Amino acid sequence: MTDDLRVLVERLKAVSHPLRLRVLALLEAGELCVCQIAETLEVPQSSVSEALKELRRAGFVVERKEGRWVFVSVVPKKQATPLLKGLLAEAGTLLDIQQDRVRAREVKDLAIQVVCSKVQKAPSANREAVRA
Amino acid sequence: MTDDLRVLVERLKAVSHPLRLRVLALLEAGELCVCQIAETLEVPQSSVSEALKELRRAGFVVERKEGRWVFVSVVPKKQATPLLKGLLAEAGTLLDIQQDRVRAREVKDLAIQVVCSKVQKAPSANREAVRA
DNA sequence: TTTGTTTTTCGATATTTTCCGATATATACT
DNA sequence: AGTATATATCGGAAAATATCGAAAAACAAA
Repeated sequence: MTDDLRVLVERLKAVSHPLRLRVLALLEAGELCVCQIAETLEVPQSSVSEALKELRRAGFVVERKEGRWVFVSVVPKKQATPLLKGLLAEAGTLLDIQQDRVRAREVKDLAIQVVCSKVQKAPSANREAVRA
Repeated sequence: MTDDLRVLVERLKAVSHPLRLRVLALLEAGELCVCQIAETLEVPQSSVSEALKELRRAGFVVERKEGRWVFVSVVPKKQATPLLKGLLAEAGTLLDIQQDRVRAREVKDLAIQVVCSKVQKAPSANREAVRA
């Protein structure tokens, strides 16, 4: 197997995962920092960090550092491959994804420091949302 | 997680695999029967069968029975989702895939019975090709 | 029904992936 | 320097997936 094929398979694996797919689709609506993603999707911060590592490796997202925060976004449209475009088109139709985006807007309306510090303390699954 | 998201993830998993991706891309060039695929890609016939099961489950390919043979092809273009289109566009640029297609043409030029019976006896990996 | 041929399923093992708490690293502020 | 905060990495057990020979099933022809 040549590298080309291996790379494409790795890229597909990167999005063959509920959390990673949700993160990628979420970012289509605009950049977010790690803790905003964790809060939006209600998953541990370490899981988001690992999901982002894969998405970065696969070339689907890029990051931008601002102070202690890392803001992540989908690669610019110019650089988007046919696969990424098709994938985002398809993911965007899903109810889950649309709901995630609604929730992201709510999280964005909160002060980022509040969101992040809450996420850091939160005991993972089934934890209460910031707004609650 | 709702069904929609789960289904899309399953579809992505189906193609996140070298053999399954090669099979799908190979079929874009036209339908083939199971043993022709096995011979073209030089893998055990049972592996091809299992790969096709996944691709069928994911809705990427359909089958047509003709006598004892099962011919498989990519779903009609009309039914192709954005994801499938993008994926095939991207896969088609890979050298491996193009080479597979060349080899498929050679296999198609042989009598199908010869190909199938050879495949059946062949002891899997590193076996000699029919043409040899 | 018996035989031969193609495809699917099974079995068993090996490998990979997932998951998340705990810990480490990095950066900012005093 | 020390403290606080955000993110990354680690550990390692559980779950999922891959692999392919062998056996079963589906089907045609005799």
